[in-house]
Amino acid sequence: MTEQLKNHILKFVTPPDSELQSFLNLMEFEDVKNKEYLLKEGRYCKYQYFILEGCLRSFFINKKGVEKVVNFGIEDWWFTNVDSFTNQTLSALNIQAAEDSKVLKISKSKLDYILQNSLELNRYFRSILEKVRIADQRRIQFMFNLSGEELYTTFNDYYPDFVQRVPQYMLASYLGFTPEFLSKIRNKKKQ
Amino acid sequence: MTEQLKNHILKFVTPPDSELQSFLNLMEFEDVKNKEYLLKEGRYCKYQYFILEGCLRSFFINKKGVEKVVNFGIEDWWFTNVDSFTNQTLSALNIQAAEDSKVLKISKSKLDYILQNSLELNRYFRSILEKVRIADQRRIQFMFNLSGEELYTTFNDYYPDFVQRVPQYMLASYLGFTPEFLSKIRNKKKQ
DNA sequence: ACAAAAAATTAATCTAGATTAAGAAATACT
DNA sequence: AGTATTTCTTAATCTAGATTAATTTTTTGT
Repeated sequence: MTEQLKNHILKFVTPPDSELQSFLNLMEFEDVKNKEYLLKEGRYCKYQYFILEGCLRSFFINKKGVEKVVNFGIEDWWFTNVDSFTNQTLSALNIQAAEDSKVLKISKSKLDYILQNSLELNRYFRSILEKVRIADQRRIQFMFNLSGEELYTTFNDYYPDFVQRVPQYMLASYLGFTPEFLSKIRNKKKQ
Repeated sequence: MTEQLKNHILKFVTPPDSELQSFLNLMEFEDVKNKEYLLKEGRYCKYQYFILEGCLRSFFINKKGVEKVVNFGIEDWWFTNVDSFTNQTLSALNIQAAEDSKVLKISKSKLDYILQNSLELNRYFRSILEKVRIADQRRIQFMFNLSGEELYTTFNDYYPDFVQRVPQYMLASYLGFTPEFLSKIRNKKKQ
């Protein structure tokens, strides 16, 4: 079960086997059905998740009562609410399965313990954060630079198969507009 | 000169003195006047900068020829174009001083060398990236959730003194709207 | 296989913020 | 001190995308 995570780690770093094993031993498996919650707004985010299969999303409900999708995560991605997990503060976000999913999870105290001692796993998690930062920065640039239609087209080009996996209203929300507008865009494309 | 960076590091971690010193010795000082460039679009981002004093910004020019500010950095922040620096790719962004500034810089090869060996400095840079990630996520949430007016008000509340430091048109760009619109908002507030 | 719920579409109307263009204020330079 | 350059403001017009509301299509559960 942890083989997949092990392979992922080995793509980035090569920790001594003992370190790697003691880390993997701390991971717990969880099976989540579509629409089940891993975290609810107002609670503490107790875990960081590694997605083995399926898809997770984080979202919040805005003042008008509308769901706003902040992130998606798929196979081989780490997923959490960094703010709540790292600072041990109440979460403003929900984390929910967007498909039937299988994840590995680790608590903050266990992860901290590992990161106090393992050079290589620190390098691993630093690399992950670097990648995530790059993705976030790119997203911010896109949001500022592209029209709704361009955003959708670009996202489609980058992640053509992912677009099929989640309901359109979630994708619209993630891209920052309404499902009605997404519908309009898609219809225009057909003609 | 590196005293300030040393203090910053010690707020997060406590590396052995030798490690800390050999890191600090690799940092180079640079003095930049307002509007001077540290990185131009189309070049490689060769350094990661620690800001001792002053203010840096990163921006790009969009298709319409308009400057879009992606980030600001002030005292005691690390600043770079992560994408270009980490992946050694051509930069889509410019980095420019928004005030007369003093920075310390380190090249990728030197930083990599340090991070291959120092557990504590890995922990330090991981923590920095965690903070940055939290800030980015919060920004994405704000951008999706708040109107232009709310964005400005919120930013004003979070960073009241910073707002004074940069020209309004840069702030408007950073917040994602035009200087004309910012002017409108500010004028409305007065009444 | 059918009913109920969830998701997607369509079209009409509305609005936050962009665009354009001109003038006023503030800063910087010699 | 005076000119040139940068920055900020104001106001009129315009548009991408929101809102509302009704309808159709798809998915889910029994």
